[in-house]
Amino acid sequence: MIDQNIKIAVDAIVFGYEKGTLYVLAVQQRFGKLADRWVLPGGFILNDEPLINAVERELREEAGITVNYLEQLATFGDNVKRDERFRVISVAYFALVNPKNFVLKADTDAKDAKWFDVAQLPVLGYDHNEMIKLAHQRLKSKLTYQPIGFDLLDQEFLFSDLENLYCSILERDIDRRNFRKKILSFGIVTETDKVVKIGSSGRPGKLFTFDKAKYNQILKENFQFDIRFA
Amino acid sequence: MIDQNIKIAVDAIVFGYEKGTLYVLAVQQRFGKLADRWVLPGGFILNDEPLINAVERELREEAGITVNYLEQLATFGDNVKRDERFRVISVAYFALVNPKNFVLKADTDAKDAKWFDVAQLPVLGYDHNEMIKLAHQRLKSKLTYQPIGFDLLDQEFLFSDLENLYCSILERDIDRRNFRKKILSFGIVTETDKVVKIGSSGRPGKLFTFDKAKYNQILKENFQFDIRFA
DNA sequence: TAATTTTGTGTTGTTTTTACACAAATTAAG
DNA sequence: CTTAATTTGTGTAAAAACAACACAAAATTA
Repeated sequence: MIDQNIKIAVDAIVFGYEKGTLYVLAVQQRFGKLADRWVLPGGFILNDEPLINAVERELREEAGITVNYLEQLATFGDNVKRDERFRVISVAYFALVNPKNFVLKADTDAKDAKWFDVAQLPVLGYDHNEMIKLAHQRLKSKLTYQPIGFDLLDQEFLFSDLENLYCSILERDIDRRNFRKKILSFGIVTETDKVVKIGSSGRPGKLFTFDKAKYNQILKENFQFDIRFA
Repeated sequence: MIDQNIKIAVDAIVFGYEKGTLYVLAVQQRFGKLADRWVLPGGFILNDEPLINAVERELREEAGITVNYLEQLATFGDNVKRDERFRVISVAYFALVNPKNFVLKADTDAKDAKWFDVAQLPVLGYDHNEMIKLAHQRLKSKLTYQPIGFDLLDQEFLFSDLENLYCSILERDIDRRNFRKKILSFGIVTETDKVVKIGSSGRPGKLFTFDKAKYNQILKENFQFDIRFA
């Protein structure tokens, strides 16, 4: 039998978006050498637990949330000292959630759970800043070729919400007219008949929804989502 | 201390290309229950060995090759029975090599090493066919937005070689004139003054090389490689 | 009532993409 | 040696996509 003494963990980089700011979820460690340090939600997997289940479990336990979108990001196992106690290889997952849908609730290993502005992150434990950096890149590039932005928004949203999400995450200006034209041309965003005025002044706008069924359908017909702007 | 009893392995999906055919490297297992079965090169990692080193070591040991391009693909750990002996989580790597550069040489755990036509793969051990499928998709999509095709070709190649590589891997026709125009417009492929006639008849062609330094340089200037054709 | 804010909409010039055909250099066959 | 076959090499025109740009409508606030 192989003499291997390595532990396996999962970690999740969960992004949330609200009013022009991109957040990432972190939890405050309750136990161990890094007690009180902020780290990504995650932990060791159980012997008979699929990786993906482990991530979902940790997110439920440590922060009380269920994400909208979840995919494997990368496995961190080149730095054999990334955990100073013993060797741990971590499979990092990338997730999206609408923060409004949950009240964070820390439990088990986590003393607290909090949203951090991605632009003003503290130093987290382990190599978790590195993980977030990679996830952030993934988010930016994926936003342009897969309609995952909707997983960060309310089910019904104003066109300006979508627009602002793209602007702030991609960190560039987008022409409102061209953006709207492009998105609508895909036929995966439908206009509801609801009209709302958000907070302050200005003309009320119509609410829109993302038609996921339609998206899945046209995917089969070789549709390619693609938002790229100068 | 955590009671975790899971082993970690790496596996490599190594693609090779020759004369219009895409190959994947497999090795014949020497030991164990799956003795004689063809599987992907790979194996358990050592306690203090970075993942990437493990892959390179296994490729050296089991097949005698060093690849041109290597990147992490995905980690397979949702199916807890993917290895029937005990739970093994495998980190799969995606690699490219020019088969002409090496004579395959099986050793250690491998009884034999061979190139298999990707279009006519036998059933391999474990979940390795699934891994290949995923890697194949990655190859196809990556070919369109990163100049990795060159890692499958000789250092000096005919334009038609590059063209045929794209045609055969992407499984579609490409207009020769438009393809050449597009590639040359990037300025990362340079014409040598060598002229060769390959094998049979026809007008001799000039040899070209991929200018990696130039590519890396213009990458910094926000260059985006992109080959997409109807 | 006027000023401010936000939504909603079309056109035009520029660039990129697509579609397409014939001459030049060589080998093979008659 | 002449003709046929094969492969390389090249340009243009029509169509589609993209980029740039401004003003009216509906509401709130002053």
